[in-house]
Amino acid sequence: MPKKKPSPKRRSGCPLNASVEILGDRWSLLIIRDMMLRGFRSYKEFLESYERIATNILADRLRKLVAHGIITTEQDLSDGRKLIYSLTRKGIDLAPVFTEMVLWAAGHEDTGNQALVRLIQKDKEKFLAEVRQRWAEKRVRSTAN
Amino acid sequence: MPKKKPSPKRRSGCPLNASVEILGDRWSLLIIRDMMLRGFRSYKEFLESYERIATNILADRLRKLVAHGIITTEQDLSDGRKLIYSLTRKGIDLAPVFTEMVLWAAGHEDTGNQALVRLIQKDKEKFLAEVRQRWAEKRVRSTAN
DNA sequence: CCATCTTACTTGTGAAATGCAAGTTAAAAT
DNA sequence: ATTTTAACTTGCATTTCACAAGTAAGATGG
Repeated sequence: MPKKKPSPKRRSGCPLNASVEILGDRWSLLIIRDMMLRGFRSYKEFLESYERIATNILADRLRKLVAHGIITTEQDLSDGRKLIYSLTRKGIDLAPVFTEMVLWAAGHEDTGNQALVRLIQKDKEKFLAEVRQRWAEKRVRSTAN
Repeated sequence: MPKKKPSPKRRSGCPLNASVEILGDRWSLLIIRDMMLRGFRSYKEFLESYERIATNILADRLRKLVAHGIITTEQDLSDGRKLIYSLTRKGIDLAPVFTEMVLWAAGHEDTGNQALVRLIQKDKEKFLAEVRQRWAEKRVRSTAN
């Protein structure tokens, strides 16, 4: 069973409010997207991602995501400078949230990445299964690359 | 067909980024929740909602939600002071995003409102159909209450 | 019909979060 | 031994936020 924190002082007990307090900012979900969909695992990769997050903000968000149990860090065994960031189960479980946010924006805003959108539209469940599968593989070879 | 704006200057064309730029803050989704699930339609109701949004922030968020085509306003015919806020199709289409955010938080955080959570868990599609149905009814009697 | 109340805001101000540039430290590469 | 690289931190100006108070137009009660 998944561990549930004894929630700190939240504005309310509503589960939507909990999600918003944890993920409701302009960067957290993009970092998770980079991990889940693009396979990014290092600070440098996140920094160089297309939306150009500031380095202090990135450090802060990674710290918070770790604190919330959404990602974890481990040392890279072959390079003492590197840290490898991984999604936890809790992080991977955000995949359905992403999927719906992507579909919503694709349906109502003028966006790019139609390849991803069509992939999701074609078979949502299959897409989710693939994301989970891909990540399960990664966890095994955690120090690879 | 849904109208798509020729997107202003976004940080990137990624649909997830679009969603995050529009909805990624601590209040917007809660306002939409209050409309979608609690049937709130006036400034005063939003102000008095449990999480206690500040009045200037509420005014700002309502303005932005209107600008993004997620909600609309109309005058209350029976009370000249009142404005009635309504969800547009674009706003109602956020229901699946909500649903997944609620399920995620309910599964990984210590949250309340288990009645809502169980309702969603029992049959997600039925829940979504009901939300859409309920709103369709409301649009008809827009000045009621 | 006039004072009071209500609704939907705006304004002011201090505190916190954000963005940008530059600096730091330990480890790796040359 | 010197230069690079990775993962940050620090400082500072700007923006956003929260809280309190104020306002204007419409409704309500006597």
